[in-house]
Amino acid sequence: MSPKNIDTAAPLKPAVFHILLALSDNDHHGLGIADEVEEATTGAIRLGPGTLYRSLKEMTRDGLVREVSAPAGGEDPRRKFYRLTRSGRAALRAEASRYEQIVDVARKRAVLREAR
Amino acid sequence: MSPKNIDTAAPLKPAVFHILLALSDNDHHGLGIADEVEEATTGAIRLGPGTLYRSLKEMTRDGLVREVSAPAGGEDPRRKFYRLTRSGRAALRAEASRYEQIVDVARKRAVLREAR
DNA sequence: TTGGATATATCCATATTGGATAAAAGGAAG
DNA sequence: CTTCCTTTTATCCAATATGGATATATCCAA
Repeated sequence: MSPKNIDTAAPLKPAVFHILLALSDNDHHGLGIADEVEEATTGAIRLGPGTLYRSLKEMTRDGLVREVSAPAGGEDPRRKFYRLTRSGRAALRAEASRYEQIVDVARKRAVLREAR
Repeated sequence: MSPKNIDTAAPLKPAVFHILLALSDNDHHGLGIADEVEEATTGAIRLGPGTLYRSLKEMTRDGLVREVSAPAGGEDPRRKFYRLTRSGRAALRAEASRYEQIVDVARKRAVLREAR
């Protein structure tokens, strides 16, 4: 492995990771993100409002996401939409790679079947 | 997916998951588990002694692992070796599947390259 | 036998999350 | 247009989970 992969080395809090993943294909607003997370994990992961809005505030401060104007269409004006930043996408990719590595270990040890 | 996968539905604490994975190929003692986790995640995950021994106690109580006699060879007699139970392996497989599902989502969204 | 290293274990501080609650505003029904 | 219920954001506090300092005992090597 290359000697310098220190870029986005910091592990992410699980909640932050799931929020980034939820935003990876489309912009979403707060509660929409929570729904997206629940759907992507078939109900395994559910974000409470405390975790959700606290995370979004921190992630905005840290430059992982930014607020964007609502997409066209009669959106509820209370909704605040978020989008990944370049930095957020990089952090997501790095953390997803760590997940991938763990899954690889599980496969090597016959914890999971090889072909899904 | 089959309609009844309610068996080992409870999500695992990250520490518990990593300990189960560390024990999936061989028995290990406490500190050996911590080393194994660090190695399997290339340093990303490190268990402090508090988390380690607390988790092992709880996991034993919950029947996910059991203490076994040390393997042959002049082992340090202070070491306490642990082994997955059937239930522990089932819980590990279930959680690993959830990880796998998350990685699949990341791949579908081009967060990760398709071929590793 | 003496000293440093290893191993288990516990305790407390910190980190992270979940849920109750609040407040404001939208939307539907009458 | 007024009323009521829902949605959405937001904050606060309790519960959960983790990390690190510390303690104790024992092993191993010199």
